Amino acid sequence: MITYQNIKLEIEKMIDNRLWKVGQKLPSEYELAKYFNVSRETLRAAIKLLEQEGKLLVKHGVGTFVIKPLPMIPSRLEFLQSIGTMIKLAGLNEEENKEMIGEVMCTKEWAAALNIAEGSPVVKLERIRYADGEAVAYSINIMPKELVGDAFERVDFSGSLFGFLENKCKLHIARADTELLVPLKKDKYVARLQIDKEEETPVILMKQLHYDEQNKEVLYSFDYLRNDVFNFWVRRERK
Amino acid sequence: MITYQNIKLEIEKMIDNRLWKVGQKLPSEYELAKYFNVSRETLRAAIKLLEQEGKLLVKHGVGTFVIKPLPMIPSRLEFLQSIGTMIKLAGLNEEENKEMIGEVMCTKEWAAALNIAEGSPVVKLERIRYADGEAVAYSINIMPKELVGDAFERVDFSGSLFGFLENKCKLHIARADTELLVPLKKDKYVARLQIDKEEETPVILMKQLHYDEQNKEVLYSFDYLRNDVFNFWVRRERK
DNA sequence: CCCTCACATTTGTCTAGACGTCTATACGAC
DNA sequence: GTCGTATAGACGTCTAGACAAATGTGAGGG
Repeated sequence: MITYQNIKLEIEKMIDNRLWKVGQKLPSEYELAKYFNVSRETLRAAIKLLEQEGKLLVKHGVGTFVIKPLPMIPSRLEFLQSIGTMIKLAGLNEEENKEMIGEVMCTKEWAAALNIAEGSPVVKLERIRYADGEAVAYSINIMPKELVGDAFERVDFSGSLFGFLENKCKLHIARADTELLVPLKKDKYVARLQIDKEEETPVILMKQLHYDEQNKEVLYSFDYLRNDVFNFWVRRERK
Repeated sequence: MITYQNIKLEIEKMIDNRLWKVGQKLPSEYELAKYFNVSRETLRAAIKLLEQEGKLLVKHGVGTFVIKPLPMIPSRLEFLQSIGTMIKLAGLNEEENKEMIGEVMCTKEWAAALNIAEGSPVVKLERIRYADGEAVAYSINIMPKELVGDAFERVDFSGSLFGFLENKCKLHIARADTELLVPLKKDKYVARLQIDKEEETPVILMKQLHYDEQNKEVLYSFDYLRNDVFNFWVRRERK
């Protein structure tokens, strides 16, 4: 069946096969539609996808052009993935050690982020993460007790937190607002990642507020990450 | 004139006016199209925009729902803006001081990023940025001589680099790939931003490779930023 | 040589209708 | 009561055609 998504793939293939050189103009939408034997609107849907992916540049009244492909970027910030996944994707052996797990009272900062009352019960999880045996990250996760219930008491947690929340608590994390900052040097968690006492290991702090599909606050997390191991990139567009 | 963009604004207004509560289902596309007196496809174009902005959640075979609005975020990383703009947007008085400007030979790192030959001529610009009189950023900009020509010799540069490149060199910066990292403590530029000798000021380093509309590398930049002044956020989506 | 204006080309938007696919639900069989 | 199924409602996709808006070009005038 011919769909606009198939056509998108076809055009993508044509670009990859250098059917049109970088910077060159594609045939007009009318001609391409005729070629693929679809309506112009359908073809435009395909082109729109490629435009959003940054592979084509559409100029009103002029034509559509092939853009020079941007290089692949490892660990793009736009895409939310867990620390564990990042370590595994880098081809490293991932291990972790639970430092603490249990119910505590919600602090003022957590309450403001999670949009719950200060002092209300939350489940706190702290873990050290290892890549090929070396400590590379310290994670702190805060979840409202109201949302996770007694899942962490009933079931022994291990492995992926995202997976656990999805399977055991029916909480699907869809996105997160993430702040990247340099932790203060006196921060006690930074010390946990300092291996070499001579050369100071750079540590970056990710504060993330995770939402479900409906933008309900589900999880607040602090990740201290060795910046010599984790590299964060983001593609920024001028608006 | 009724366009899908107008309809998007209308629906946005309705959501803001709490015509539908958060989580509530909107009328079906058919009914909304009838209400606005447009075709269903046109209405769908409007809804698609709102879906991409994260204000609506469309569920196939079920309906379209209002999502809880996410909070406004200052200085979102997804949107490329100059340091000067950021300072001004924060309502601060922006000043700067050129530390150096001139032609130098391209280093290996710059050459790899800008995709030019090592040793070829580049224009290097270094500036200290002030906000309300206090040093908050140190910027280093590298541009291929081939692209900017003698614009920096002919015209006295001051103010916005993006504007200068656009007006004097016909180079429109459309996007950038940005790496955020913690600079090494011994980095000499970090010292330029250390005001208080007692409490250490956190400094974050942004390495940015800027592209024009056609993804040609135009500008490579290093920005050392006081992290107690600049806060960087990014919205991440699970894929 | 430069400017202006008309025109052809190309993309942007919209329509009315058709059919496909997905989901929740109600109903019937067991 | 429970399970499977039919069905209505809702979103997903596609079409053929029309007109609007933007851009580049070439002819003509100054």
